[in-house]
Amino acid sequence: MLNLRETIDRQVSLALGDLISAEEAPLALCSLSHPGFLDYTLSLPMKLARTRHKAPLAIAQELQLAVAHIACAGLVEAVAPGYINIQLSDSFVANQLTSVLGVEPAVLFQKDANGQKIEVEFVSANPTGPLHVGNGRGAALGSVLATLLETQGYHVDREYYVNDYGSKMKLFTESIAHYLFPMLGLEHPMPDEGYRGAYVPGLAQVIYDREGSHLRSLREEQRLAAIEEDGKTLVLASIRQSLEEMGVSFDTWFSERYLVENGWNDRVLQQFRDRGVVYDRDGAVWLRSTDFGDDKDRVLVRRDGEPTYTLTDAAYHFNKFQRGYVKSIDVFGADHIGHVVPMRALMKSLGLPDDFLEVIIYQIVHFLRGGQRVVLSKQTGEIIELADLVREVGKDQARVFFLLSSADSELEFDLEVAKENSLDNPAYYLKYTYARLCSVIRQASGIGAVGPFMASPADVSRLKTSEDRELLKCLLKAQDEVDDAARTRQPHRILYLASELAKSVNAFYQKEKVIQEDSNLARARMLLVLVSQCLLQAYAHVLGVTLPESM
RNA sequence: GGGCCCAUAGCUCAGCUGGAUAGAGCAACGGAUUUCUAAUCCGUCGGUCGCAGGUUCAAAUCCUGCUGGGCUCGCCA
Repeated sequence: MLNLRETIDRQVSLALGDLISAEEAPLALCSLSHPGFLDYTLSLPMKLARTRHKAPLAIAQELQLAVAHIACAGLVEAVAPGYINIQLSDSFVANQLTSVLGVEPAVLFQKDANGQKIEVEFVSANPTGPLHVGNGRGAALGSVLATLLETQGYHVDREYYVNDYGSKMKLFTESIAHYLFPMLGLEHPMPDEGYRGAYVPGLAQVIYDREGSHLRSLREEQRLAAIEEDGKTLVLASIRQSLEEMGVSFDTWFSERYLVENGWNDRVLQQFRDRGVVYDRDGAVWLRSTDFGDDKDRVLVRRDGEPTYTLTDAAYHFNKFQRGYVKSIDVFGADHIGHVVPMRALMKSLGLPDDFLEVIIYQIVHFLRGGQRVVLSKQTGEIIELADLVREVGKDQARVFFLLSSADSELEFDLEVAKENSLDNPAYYLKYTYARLCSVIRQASGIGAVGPFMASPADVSRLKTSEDRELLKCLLKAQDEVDDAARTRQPHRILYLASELAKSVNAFYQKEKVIQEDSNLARARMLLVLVSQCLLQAYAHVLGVTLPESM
């Protein structure tokens, strides 16, 4: 399906043959030409001008003769200052469009499976409380990226790393105990750094109601262990539910405790020792990570004998590698930026391939209400939980708004706009556009202008107006753009593509009549409508949003 | 102070593998409706692409320095 650039590049490279050298060949790549034309262009002549000591235009004219014969091309011409413009042939365009019809949205952009497994780890918030709105951006980016990578033929697993071991977990347990113990006639002090959120007494109550009498009979240590287990289970259930309400699900919930209890830390520590990259100091075990690009050495085992997060993180990624993934793509919030350099050093010191770990850091989200930034604090009572946000604005709106800017940029999330049923709302605009397309198709079906009518080939040369051509261009470039978005790991681009297509569809719809007397023109435009519908659905599949057939 | 991210229209942001005239949404103003969804569309206004160098036939895009903003620098996770 729609693999324009690949097809054109292949044909061009064959056509050029001996005219260019092996070193020059990689420069012969086409790109979409500038707005206003439905052409692809080669800037190759300008790149060759220096080494060939010739004017770019002269080279263009020379090569143009060879390129002119490629199958997908109609008119090919050399233009100043040195481009070769390739106008696609009508039959090629028609074939490309037709190839999309009837293909399931979930596989429309799908390339052949390459058998490689990629793991995308995202959200991974500590199981010590409900998800915060900030986690929503990671959820959206991670889940869309995962689907996007599937289009490239990877087998993708979505994974949530559950940090259910270590001091944070202990603090969490003791915070619950502080509220729960009095119900048992006991006491437990709130730790200094304890969790003070309103949900903590709530958890204590639920756990007490469920097994208060059992807890009473236990010894202190077992009692705390039971509370930890219950607290973790309850919180994870709420996290899972919040994510599901946002349309995000995981293949694996990977427990940190599992790593510790099943010897993965010991295994990795032994590897470090074997490689001679650790040393003892002040009663702790250190990794000489500065040898691998880190700015300071890291403690692996604390003086008290407990493993650090660093050691377990090394074990975790080693475990991922052992599970056969060619890549671990980790999506983190900007507050984890400091982990990236140490993590890279960890990968190196374990001898894992340099490209095994990819990290996507997303910048912070500012929420807007009434044109004012919402100050997220537990005191003001403003929404802070992801679940509340999703319930307020809706699943699709939340997903779309979290994708409104590149992960590298900060994001403004306007709650009022997200809730609006207006076309200022990008989520709503997509839905409206899709419903409109469906309506046209319904109308056309009603008068027999879809099924058998579309069996005759469409004459795309009849698509001449700027609206026809603008829409056509949006359709033809879709796969190439999706491939770029996947390669550069930029899920937000899919939203921009979908929005751009929607805009073209509406401009086209407004200006050009689809259903009309001239059956050849009707057929050509109907093809645009049908393909637009397929592509919008395919984008929606990647974005994880639903589109209604009528509104 | 070190590391990473950002700086593009009044506001919020896109901008691919350097490539032809830098785009969208919102805001402002002006238009279009015997219509397949007007819940729409079109037009106008608006830009020294933070600053200064460099590389290149060609730089918003690559490199260096600077300025401003964000995140971050624990034997926490």
